[in-house]
Amino acid sequence: MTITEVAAEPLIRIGEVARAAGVSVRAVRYYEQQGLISAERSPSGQRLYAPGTVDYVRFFQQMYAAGLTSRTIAEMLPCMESGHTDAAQRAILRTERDRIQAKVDDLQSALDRLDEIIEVTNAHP
Amino acid sequence: MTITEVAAEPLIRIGEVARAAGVSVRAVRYYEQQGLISAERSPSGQRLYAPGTVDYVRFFQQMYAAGLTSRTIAEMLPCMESGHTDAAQRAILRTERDRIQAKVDDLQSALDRLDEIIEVTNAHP
DNA sequence: CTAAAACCTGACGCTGACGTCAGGGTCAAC
DNA sequence: GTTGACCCTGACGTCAGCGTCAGGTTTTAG
Repeated sequence: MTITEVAAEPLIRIGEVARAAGVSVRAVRYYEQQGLISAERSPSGQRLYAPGTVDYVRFFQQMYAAGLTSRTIAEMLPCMESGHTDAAQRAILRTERDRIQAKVDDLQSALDRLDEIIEVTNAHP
Repeated sequence: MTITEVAAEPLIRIGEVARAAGVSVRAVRYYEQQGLISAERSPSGQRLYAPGTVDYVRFFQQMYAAGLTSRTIAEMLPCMESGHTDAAQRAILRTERDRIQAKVDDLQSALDRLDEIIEVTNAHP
């Protein structure tokens, strides 16, 4: 371990990113097209990613599953990458947080509704 | 109130169903096309719905919001309409219930993740 | 009686996150 | 030197829940 702890982890190719994050290669290219990630290029044109990209991709999947769009995720990214954040950026974070919270509530009431129905159908077999 | 309590509530047209349920007329037609609701027809061909249809449409909206497809909702319908239910039908209900529960959990963890990020960004303005 | 509002049947359009096919380079292994 | 795994760039396909336009009939209000 040198004083300047720049171990310079080796860049990885798109296939490894996809496997490690559990998505398709096509998806990773799509994320780049949407401006969510960026890659260096090898002399022959192949994409080379920092290993940390895998965590980003996992995060994207989580946000997609929560109903966010690529555009919205892109707007939140500056809050994660840089140390300082804009007030507008923090507002976006809170807005999305509230949206997800509302969705959780909706799902919970849908769940309760289904449970009611299940109870009734169990009573009248 | 007669002995046979068949008040025979008047049938309503598609526009009233849509307004009462808070959806578009197009949506109601779509639900019929998907086999979720059925309508009588006036001599001139206009759709006539029982007032209870409104509640069904609201229910559909809730299920759509929970991520169910028309096909899945259609499979659950016999559990609501008839007194007796099939074991397979009850299985569908439980399957969908579990799916929604899983989705709630996913959203909750996404929410926690966003809250983490919000905390960090608030610490480093 | 007439004009607006509401209804009808097609049928094409839209959005978003990819899947998938076409056609073609690159690179280590054997 | 060739085979096979991996990579590249377009570009069209998919699915679901509607939106929307076209062109025509019906009902309702005044």
